[in-house]
Amino acid sequence: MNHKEPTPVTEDYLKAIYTLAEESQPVIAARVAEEIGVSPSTMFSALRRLEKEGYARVERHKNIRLTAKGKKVAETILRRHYLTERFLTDLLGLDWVSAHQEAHRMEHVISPTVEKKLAEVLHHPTTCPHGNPIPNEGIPPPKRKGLPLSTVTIGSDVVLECISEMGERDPRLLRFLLAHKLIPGTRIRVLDIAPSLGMMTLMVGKDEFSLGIQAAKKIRVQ
Amino acid sequence: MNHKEPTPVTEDYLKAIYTLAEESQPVIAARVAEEIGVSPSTMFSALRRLEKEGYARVERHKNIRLTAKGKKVAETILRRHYLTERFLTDLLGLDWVSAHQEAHRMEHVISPTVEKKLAEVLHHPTTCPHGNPIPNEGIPPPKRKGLPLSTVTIGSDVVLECISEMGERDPRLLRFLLAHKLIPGTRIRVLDIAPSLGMMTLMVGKDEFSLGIQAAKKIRVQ
DNA sequence: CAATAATATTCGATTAGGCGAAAACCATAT
DNA sequence: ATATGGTTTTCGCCTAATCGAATATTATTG
Repeated sequence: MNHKEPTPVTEDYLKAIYTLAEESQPVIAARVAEEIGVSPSTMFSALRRLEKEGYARVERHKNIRLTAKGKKVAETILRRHYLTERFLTDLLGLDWVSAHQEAHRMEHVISPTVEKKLAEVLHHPTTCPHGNPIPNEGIPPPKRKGLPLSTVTIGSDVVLECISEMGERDPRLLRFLLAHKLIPGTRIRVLDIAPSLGMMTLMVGKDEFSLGIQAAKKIRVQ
Repeated sequence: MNHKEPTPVTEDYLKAIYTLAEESQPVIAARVAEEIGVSPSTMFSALRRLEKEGYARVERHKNIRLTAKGKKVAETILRRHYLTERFLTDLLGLDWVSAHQEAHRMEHVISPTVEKKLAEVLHHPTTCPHGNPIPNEGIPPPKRKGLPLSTVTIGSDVVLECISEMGERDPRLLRFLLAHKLIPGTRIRVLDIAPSLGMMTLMVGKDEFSLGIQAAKKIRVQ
C-alpha cells in the first residue's frame, strides 16, 4: 500500500495538470511549468516524482496524463479549493481576488471532516465564486456547456458563466474583471473582435472596453 | 532586512518554546524536542536555524529564550490557532479533539486578513474552546490567574479554567477529559491526592475517577 | 532538407528538514 | 571522586524541492 499523503507541492502539480487538461490545452511539461511558475529542470524532476508515486504518466509525444489516483487527488483539492473560496467570500466577506489566493494556501490543509462540514454550512454550493462547478465526491464533474468568450461571433449577446481555474490564477485579470463587473451571470455584448490586434471590444451595461483574446480564452460564456 | 517568512516548521518550534515558557517549565532543547516529537539531532539543527534567523537565543545553562521577533511570531500563531479552533467548534461543529488537530495545520496558512475576519465573525472571542486566553495583537496576554490542578489541596472545590496548550497536544488526554465532562467552567472536587502513586481522585458531578498528576499539571483551575 | 525555435534532459549545487549512532558534557547522588 | 543519566553536539546520510547552465532532442517552418 502506498498510503503516504501527497505533499502540497505535489497537489499543486496535479491540480495544474488537471485544469490544463480540462481547458483542453496541450498538457506538456513546459505548459505545466509555466502555469506553476517553476523552472524546466524543477518540472522535470517533479514529473519523475509524480510518475514514481503513481500520480501521472508521460505518454508518447510527451503528453502528461493523470492516473486515476492522480485525478482523484486533483479533484479533491479542487473541491476543497472552491469550497474554501465560497467560505471566504460568503462567510468572511473577502473579495474575489484574495479569496482565490487564500484558498490556494488553505486547500492543502482541509481535512475530509472539515471539507464535509464546510459544504454543509455553505448549503452545498455547486459553483465557486468565479462560477466553476465544484467537483463532488464520486460524482463525475458536469460537462462544461459554455464556450470560451474568445470563440463567439461579433454582435452576439452572451452571459458570463465562469472564469476558469487558469484565469483565477492571474490576479491582474481577476481585478480587471471585477472592476468591469464581469462576474458570473453578467450579460456581455461582443462589439468587435480584432484578431490581428489580439483584442476584442465588449460592452457590459453602459461600460465599453477592450479585452485581450488571451484573457477571453479563460472566460466561458453561454 | 530579513523579510523571509518563517516556515510552518519554524512556527511550530517557536510555539512550543513559547508555551513551555508560559507554563514555567524548563525551556531546554530536550523538552522542546520531546514536545514536538523530534530527535535530539534534529532539534539541535533547528535551534541553530532559529538562532541564525534571529528568533531565539541559547543562554548560559542551555536555556532557550525567544527574541522579541520570535515571541511575536509565536503569539501570532497562537492567536490564529485559537481563533481557528473557535471557528471549527463554534461554526463548523467539530469536537474538542479534532478542532485542535485541524487548527494545528490551519494556523500556518491563516493570513492577517483572514485572521481579522475570523475574529469579527466569531465576535472577538477571548478564549479558545479549551479555555486558553487568545493573544491579542499588541496587547500583552493577560496574566494567568489559575493554578495547576496538581497543586490544589485535598478536599478543595475548584472550577476548571483551561487545558493548557501543552495539554491540548495530547489527544488521549483531551478525549479523556471530554468523556468526563472536564471542560472550562466545570466544578471539580478533589477527593484525594496520592503523590506516591502519581494519581489524584476527582469528582465531577456524580462521576468519580482518577487522573495522573502529570496530566493535572496541564489543567488550570481557580 | 536544413535552420531555428521549443522542449526535454542531465548535471551540479543549495536549503530545509529529518534520522540514527556515537561522542562529549554535565550534574547529581552515591 | 566516581559512576550514572540526562543532554548536547558532531557526523554521515537521506528526501523533497528548488535553481541555473549546458546539452540533447524534437518540432516547425521557411
